Amino acid sequence: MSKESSLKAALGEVSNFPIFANLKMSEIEALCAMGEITVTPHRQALFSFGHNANFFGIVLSGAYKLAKPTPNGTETIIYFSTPGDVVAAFIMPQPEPKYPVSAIAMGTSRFLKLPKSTYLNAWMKNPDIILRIQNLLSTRVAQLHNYKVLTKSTLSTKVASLILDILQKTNSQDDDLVLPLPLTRKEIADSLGASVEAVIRVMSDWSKSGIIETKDHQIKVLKLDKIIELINSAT
Amino acid sequence: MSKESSLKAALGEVSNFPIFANLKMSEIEALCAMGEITVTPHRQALFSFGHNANFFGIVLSGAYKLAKPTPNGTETIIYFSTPGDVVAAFIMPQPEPKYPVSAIAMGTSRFLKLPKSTYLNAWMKNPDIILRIQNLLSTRVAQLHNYKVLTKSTLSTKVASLILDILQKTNSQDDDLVLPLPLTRKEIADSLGASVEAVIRVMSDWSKSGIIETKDHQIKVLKLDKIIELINSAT
DNA sequence: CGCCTCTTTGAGCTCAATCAAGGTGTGTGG
DNA sequence: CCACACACCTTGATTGAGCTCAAAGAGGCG
Repeated sequence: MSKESSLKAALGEVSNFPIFANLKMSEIEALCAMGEITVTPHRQALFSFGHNANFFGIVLSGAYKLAKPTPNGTETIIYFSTPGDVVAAFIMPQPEPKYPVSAIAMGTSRFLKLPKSTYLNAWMKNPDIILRIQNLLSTRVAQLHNYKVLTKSTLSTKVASLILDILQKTNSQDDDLVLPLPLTRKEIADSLGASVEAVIRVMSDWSKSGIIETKDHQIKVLKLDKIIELINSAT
Repeated sequence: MSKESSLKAALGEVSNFPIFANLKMSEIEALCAMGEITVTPHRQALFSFGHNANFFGIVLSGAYKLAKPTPNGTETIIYFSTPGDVVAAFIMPQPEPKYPVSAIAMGTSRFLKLPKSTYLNAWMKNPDIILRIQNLLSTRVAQLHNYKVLTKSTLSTKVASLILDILQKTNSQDDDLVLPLPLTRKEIADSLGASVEAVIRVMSDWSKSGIIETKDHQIKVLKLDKIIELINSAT
């Protein structure tokens, strides 16, 4: 498939995403100018922490974890980006932007890569988009605040809260309670600042009592009420 | 002093703040339209978590802690706002904004209160300002990320990191290493998600070894190198 | 003077980190 | 095709950082 036609196909995909909701096709085209589709295999980095940021973009399919290296060689996961998420947009206007995190594919994933110039020329000129980017940012901030509030809570509360966060973000229908991304225990641990072993202990208990079910890194919530209970029962 | 003349005086104050740097006085006037100066005594709330957000503004003097209540009745401090900080601006464009945190004065503080309408009519129409608000937000996000990276570190690392954060934000000259706001041990604890006692133990040790000095809730750093060392030695 | 906030120190306990060891599935190169 | 590396999951035992509880002193304020 040529670059042009694949981009055209991508336009159809992105037009359904909330970030572009209610925009004319011509506007969307302008916002995706110079776009290129990148396919990232499992565990490969789309961009790396500290590198010069010359592109941003939109997740088309799969998922990426946004992670930041810690002083001691490990990494902390800041955010899980799923299809429709705009990534690295808000650092574009900085004079010499560097990526504040690495983006690593969780399973084969597709990304619509847009050059910094498109942000400066199209995104920043569009009042609707600016507003949406700002809302997106403030949602992110709110989530980080929530995390901070949880610091003193027990690990099971944190895991429950993470699962709920991910569920709420994507699944609007309450009937299908499968997390839309393949999550390893290690990733949950890295995301919560906990050890893998501790996460496993919490989740094994839940599996045994039939609260969740794991199959092939897909987590399914069977008793949502129990999860919610765990969050609220925080002492 | 009449409302008008006090506002006029405030304009002189705010014109030095980075958010308004290099703007014409006429522009600043437009951005501060309908502004009112509020004086908040020690421990009083400027606004409260969950309430309807009909104003935002700029800290003129003193300081405010932005705190969010936790499920169990206590509170987590999200941010310390010092003079020049713009507060609650980015939630203004939301349809029915609620304050995501409470703002509580630390010592008698002064605040330039601007109605939501000023944000919608003036701030959002000014490209420079939008950009600066967005940068401000992304700085905040970066700080929250840093906090997340620290979760697994020891408490002394966290305290050291907090002190450094506050120092870097305000004091550009390295000669005067006094934190620009009155901080109690409890506030440090609430900000880091730790217990007061633990924070006291860490800081007493530092006082004894001459790394810091506390007088009347003013913290002075005597050996900055030791503080930095503590952060980097995070195993 | 009594109340309130803040600081301090001590003692015991708990949650989760760390260390250790073993199991499974997948991809890879000889 | 097999062996080996690698990523991930699991369970058990030990340990320690920091939480909780308790008690008390010090400054500020009405």
